[in-house]
Amino acid sequence: MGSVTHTDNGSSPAAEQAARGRAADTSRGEQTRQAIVASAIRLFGEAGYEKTTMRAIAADAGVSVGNAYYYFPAKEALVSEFYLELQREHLARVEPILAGGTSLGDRLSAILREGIDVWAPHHAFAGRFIGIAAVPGSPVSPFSAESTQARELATSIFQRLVDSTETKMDPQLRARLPQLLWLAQLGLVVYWVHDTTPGQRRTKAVVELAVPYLEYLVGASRMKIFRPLTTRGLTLLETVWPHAAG
Amino acid sequence: MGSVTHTDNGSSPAAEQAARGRAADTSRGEQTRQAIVASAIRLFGEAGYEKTTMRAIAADAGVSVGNAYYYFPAKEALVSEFYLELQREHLARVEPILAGGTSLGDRLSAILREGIDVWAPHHAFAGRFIGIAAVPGSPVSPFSAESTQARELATSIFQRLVDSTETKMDPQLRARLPQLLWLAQLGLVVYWVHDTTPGQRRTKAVVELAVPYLEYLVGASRMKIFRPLTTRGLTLLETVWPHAAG
DNA sequence: TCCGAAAGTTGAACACGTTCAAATCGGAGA
DNA sequence: TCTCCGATTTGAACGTGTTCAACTTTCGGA
Repeated sequence: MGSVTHTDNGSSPAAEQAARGRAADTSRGEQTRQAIVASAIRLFGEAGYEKTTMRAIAADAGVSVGNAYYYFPAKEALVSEFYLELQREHLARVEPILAGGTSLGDRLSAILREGIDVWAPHHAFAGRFIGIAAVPGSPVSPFSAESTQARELATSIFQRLVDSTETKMDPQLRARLPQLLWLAQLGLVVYWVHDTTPGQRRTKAVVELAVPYLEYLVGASRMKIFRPLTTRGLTLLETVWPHAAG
Repeated sequence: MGSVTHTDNGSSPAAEQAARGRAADTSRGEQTRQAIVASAIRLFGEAGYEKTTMRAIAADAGVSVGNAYYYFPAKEALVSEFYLELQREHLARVEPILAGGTSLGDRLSAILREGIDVWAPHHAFAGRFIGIAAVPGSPVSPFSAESTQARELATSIFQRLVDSTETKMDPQLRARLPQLLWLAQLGLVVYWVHDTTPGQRRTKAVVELAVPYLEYLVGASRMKIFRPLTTRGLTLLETVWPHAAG
């Protein structure tokens, strides 16, 4: 769903090594690291963020508390591992959707729906997560420098979506649409997190309504009458989020 | 600026008494309570949220730690006192603006600008505050039941603004505009909190650009060509935030 | 084979938010 | 004045995230 940190926060001593190809690394340290991550993810999922103590994570992974802090600078850092796990899952599900040839709206709906489904089992946890991600300067903040990579990865999904659509639209809007969709998704995540209807039904209803509306607006951007609306909107966006900036 | 909790969180033993007319209450308990609040506000402002410990607050107020917890269920509860202080200040500044007879846009700009000014000295603190307010279920969350009152207070400002404007607009939009403005303000707060430009210049620039744009959109809502845009937008809003619900 | 440095690991210790049983206070009624 | 009883206050104690000095393991090179 969302799109938060991806890069390693360079404070950990194991960070540099870890940065280049962690998957291939089978050294002792990497094994320990992964054991900790696995325990953290499982326990977060089972008991939530607060109730899962660092001592419990360490014990479950079969290491000492101090050892966990050798690999992760803080409990919050383990949260971004949890987030990464889900983002990978979302990415995998999104791939075939992008390949499919349906309309912009249908594919956007599908992408958003998959995001909701991936996160659904962790709705309660996500509530805490958003609290951590919302604070500026936090490495998991979607606006932080640390998550530039993740942000670009997320917008690149929308980029591919937009590039592969034949829907006619204002060319300037087209250039910015991926970022706009990313922003919209961010808003949706916030909404979803606060949605207490069973199964987050209301969020799904919002998607089903909002996406066609968006499609309509995008299509309308070509019309002369809507030109000032589009142009001024894009000018505003340029101030809010200059194109050059990541 | 924002619009978060206002009501007492009923868990404190002193809550019921406090609820009815705290201003007039000069009992010992109320004096203690106010001493704690005053210390908390001052220390939060001076050193930020994390660095201000409950022990420091209690010591500064001349009471024991346990005593602070007799009046406030958690450190976070003191944050909402800080928020309330600033909201009162904002409200006071907004009053003359509402009374003034300038255009919708000018007054909206002024309201938002005053909010930014009131909060400006506490930009760093607000970053933490938003992290607390963003987590669902938190009493300071702008969407929580506890902050219904504060939410209505905030929307009532925009209600008065809208009611007293002669700008022609779609009547259905008019009915919903206060809530839309409240949502927009919420977004602005999030943006402001993450704005690291000196003096949060960029946020101010966004306001100066966004408000006329909004005014333009509101005016356009009367035109026939924009009817579907307006109608569908309002339908979407009705799903996102049903009118009946606070 | 041995050495030394780097990587990895440990658990006690610290500071913090929070809880709670017990002590104290203050005023209404006898 | 004395006696309760609820309101208020206390500080020690608990559980938590985090730090750190010391220890152990690993491994490349002499």
